[in-house]
Amino acid sequence: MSADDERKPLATATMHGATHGDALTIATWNINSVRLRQQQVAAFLDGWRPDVLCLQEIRCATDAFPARTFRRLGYEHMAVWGRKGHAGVAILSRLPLCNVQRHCFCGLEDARHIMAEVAGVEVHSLYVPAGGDVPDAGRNPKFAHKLAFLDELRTWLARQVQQAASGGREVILTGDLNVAPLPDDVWDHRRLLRVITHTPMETERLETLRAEAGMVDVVRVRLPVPEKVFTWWSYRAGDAWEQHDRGRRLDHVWSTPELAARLEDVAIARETRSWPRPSDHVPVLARFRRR
DNA sequence: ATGGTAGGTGGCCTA
Repeated sequence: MSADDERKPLATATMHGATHGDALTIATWNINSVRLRQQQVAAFLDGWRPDVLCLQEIRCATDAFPARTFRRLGYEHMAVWGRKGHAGVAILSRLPLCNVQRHCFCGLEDARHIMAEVAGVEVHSLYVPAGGDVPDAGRNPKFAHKLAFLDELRTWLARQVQQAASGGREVILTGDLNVAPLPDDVWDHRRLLRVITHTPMETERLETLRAEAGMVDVVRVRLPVPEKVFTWWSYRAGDAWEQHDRGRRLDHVWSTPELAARLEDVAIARETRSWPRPSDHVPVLARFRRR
């Protein structure tokens, strides 16, 4: 699927508003500084017109979030949790948001999670710690923290989905999960088995916690294995990132099964990686039929 | 076995 092919079905349906009332389009993007790239966010919103955009790594304090830029484009509803310099998450929406909440994983107020209700659906924007370079929890505290974060996510998410169900709500979890769980989520499975993001310690944890929560990896419903699907390409490859296509699928959209049954389309907005001074991640979109 | 690039910060950290 080329970027153009991917773009049309989603963009036309949400751009022209004809099916807008019948569909809910959710996007997620690790923007790697929202202030530096606010015009890229604006261009993306203008082109794809998702109803909701979940951001990660906004890298600014909540007060410094460039809300006006997005409000002008019709994204009037925002939930933001930022901090100076690192991490930070947000949800932008054309539809009203309510019941905004945050969760502090591992007892840290490090702005890695925010959630809100949109059109009766509970939407989460999550940023899992990257985990450093050495895949040994005994020697690398950042990797130990990542594993502890995933372990807490396992029990927390299962409970969260249960509570949503008892309240009659569907759940969409999006974000930079910093794990590429399947062999076809990386450019070379064997070479990446000892590279953080694709070690069995991480991939088994992520698949287990998703299954235990009863959630569906909706990107893989529409782009099933063995197709390679990537959402991130390292800056360190320089200009060769596209030539070799050495990417990983670190950014995800999951939903509860009833919502997954109403999935209409999925897209990876890969063209943004070719824009000047891009984020190293690209947006992932999913469109659902509304009841 | 290693270093490559990027962003925010404040005299290096995280990714």
